[in-house]
Amino acid sequence: MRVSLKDVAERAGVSIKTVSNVVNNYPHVTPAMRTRVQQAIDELGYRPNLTARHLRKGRTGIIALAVPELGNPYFAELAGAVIDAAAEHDYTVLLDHTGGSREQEILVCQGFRSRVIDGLILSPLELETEDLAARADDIPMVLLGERRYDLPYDHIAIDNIAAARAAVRHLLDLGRRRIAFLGARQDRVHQPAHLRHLGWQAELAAQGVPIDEALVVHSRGWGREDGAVAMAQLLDSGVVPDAVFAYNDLVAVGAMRVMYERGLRVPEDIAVVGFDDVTESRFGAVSLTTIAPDKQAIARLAVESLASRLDRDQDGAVTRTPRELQPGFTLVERESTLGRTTV
Amino acid sequence: MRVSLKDVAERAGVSIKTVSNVVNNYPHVTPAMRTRVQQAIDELGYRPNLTARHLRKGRTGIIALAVPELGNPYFAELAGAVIDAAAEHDYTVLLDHTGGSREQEILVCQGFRSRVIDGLILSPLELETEDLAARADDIPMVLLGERRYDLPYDHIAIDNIAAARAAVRHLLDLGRRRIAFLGARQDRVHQPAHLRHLGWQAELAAQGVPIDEALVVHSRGWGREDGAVAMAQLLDSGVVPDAVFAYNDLVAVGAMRVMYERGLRVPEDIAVVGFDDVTESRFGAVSLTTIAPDKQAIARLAVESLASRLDRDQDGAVTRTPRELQPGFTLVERESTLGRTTV
DNA sequence: TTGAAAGCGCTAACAG
DNA sequence: CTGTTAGCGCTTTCAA
Repeated sequence: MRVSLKDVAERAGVSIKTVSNVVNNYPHVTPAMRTRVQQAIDELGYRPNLTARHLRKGRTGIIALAVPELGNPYFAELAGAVIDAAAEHDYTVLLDHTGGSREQEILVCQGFRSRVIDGLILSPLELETEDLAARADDIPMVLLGERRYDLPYDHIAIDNIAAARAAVRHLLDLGRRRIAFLGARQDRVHQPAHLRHLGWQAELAAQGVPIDEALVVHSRGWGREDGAVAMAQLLDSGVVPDAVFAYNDLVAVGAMRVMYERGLRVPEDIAVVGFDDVTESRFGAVSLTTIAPDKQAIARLAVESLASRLDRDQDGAVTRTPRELQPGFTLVERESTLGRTTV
Repeated sequence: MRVSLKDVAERAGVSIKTVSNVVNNYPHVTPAMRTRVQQAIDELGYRPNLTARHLRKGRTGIIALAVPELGNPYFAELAGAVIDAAAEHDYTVLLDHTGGSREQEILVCQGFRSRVIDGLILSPLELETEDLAARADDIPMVLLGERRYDLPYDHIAIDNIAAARAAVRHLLDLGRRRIAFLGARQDRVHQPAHLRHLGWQAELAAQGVPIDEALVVHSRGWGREDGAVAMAQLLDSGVVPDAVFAYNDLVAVGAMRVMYERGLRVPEDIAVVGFDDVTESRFGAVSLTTIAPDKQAIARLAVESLASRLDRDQDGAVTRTPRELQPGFTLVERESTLGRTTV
């Protein structure tokens, strides 16, 4: 059997409480007692049973992070950042991926991990307001990513419309006028794809460039394959853009692959801007210009937001009003938009 | 306060045990009783406290997966597969990344998650046999990846030497003779880098091709940047290979990036083979030929191996002898080695 | 400063 | 088929 507090107590000839005090670095313990207990701990190889501690304290020190897809490097990189940020607050991260399916997302936010995690960081894709409103689970949650819900949860996302506008503006500054948008979605209005689409429209409108919806390609997903399909579809339809703003880097990568296959040069024939700044976008044959959300900041804000809520809830203080946190982003210019053609 | 079994029992006017029976789908409960209890559960919104259940049962249903780096898509993709495989066995995955540092790896295998996880899947990079031998933690562990230790743990890895030989053979079949190996390591003998280096040597020797160690480039890490640095170093040293076998896809991607920059054509001037078959390798300007380890099989074997050990340990059965599990791999031919120059 | 005892929520014997 | 009870290992009053 594993060694428990009681075993240590017997060995050291003290009470269970004293051992507990030593383990928890309770200040008022005589040095002599401390060393004596410590010795027993070492001899027996005692390790505290966190499960028991958690049961007693009502918290586990574990937070969950649910992202759509770990195979998407953006989320993988973000997950890494969250794990690190959580460690700073002495939290451990339990990772879930939802596959971006609404059912899975509902499951997660309904708290099927209930009573094992203290809090949840959810990056939803398909989840609807009503799903969230129906949430029965009462553990604190913060929302990540671009979907916006009118519900009392902290929400962390960069300004997608502004970011999309910056991307499009950059392309316009290059002298491009027929700027395609790859990876739109029509069904769900509040999705990030929609916001980026809006940004695309807004910037074109602001600069007086005619909006041609034939330049917009919708897609089911946002992986490399989807980008390739979207680009092929655009070209096959006879539309020839002089620039592409992709929903994200993966879509851009897929699209560029199709351009290579068809002998289109980047950026000479078509300039490309992505979104996410995943590491791989720096290492293509043509490195990718992209919108770089501050992932560290996103992770840090998410964890801090959750941690503060956990601490407050513990103290029984009033739950504070939900916040909209907006980390920054930058436009990283690389080869895929090199060389201005206008003054 | 949260609602517990007791609350439900009171509400339904039954004993705590009956409620527990219903919750756990214990078969011998009258339907009438079941519905009555179920109603109370629904009304009160009862959710079982897993922590308490775990404390009682001595297991948590959580396994940890520790990989070097989530930013490396190979590990991200693998992690996704492990999460899925674990779900099949009703296990939840707690993810750690060690940054590939020995200290972190020691920490993980020493069980700093102790008493919260039932088992551990560790993919070590720098960990030494002595570190593992000194392991005090007694929770079951399986080792992933190419490092080999003579210790009683299940170990899952593809045959790296055979895989490397297959890669080199493919290049030789193309008529290439000056095949560089990028990403070697000299310090730690049992590392995968070493095994792949050995495979490279073995295949060259087997085919009677002279081994030129000037074609071997060592590197500190195995990311895209390291690949770029290694390739630049090779070319700067005046050595001109007609093929490159990279430690992994990321190194290959970085190397190819340098080739593009220097006007070297792939595969005409230099053919390239990678290792891992990460998704991104399919979408470069030149898609990458690579060794594809069966990630699903790796994940499945890891989880099954752990699960079987957990079940046995629970039954108090004899711990079975450790096994060497060897999932398969395939050589995926793509554009980076297109066009045979020999018959 | 340390000890005794209660109890977190649950499951598993054992009775009934 | 259902109820009673003990106890998983820990923290936390409350005494001493």
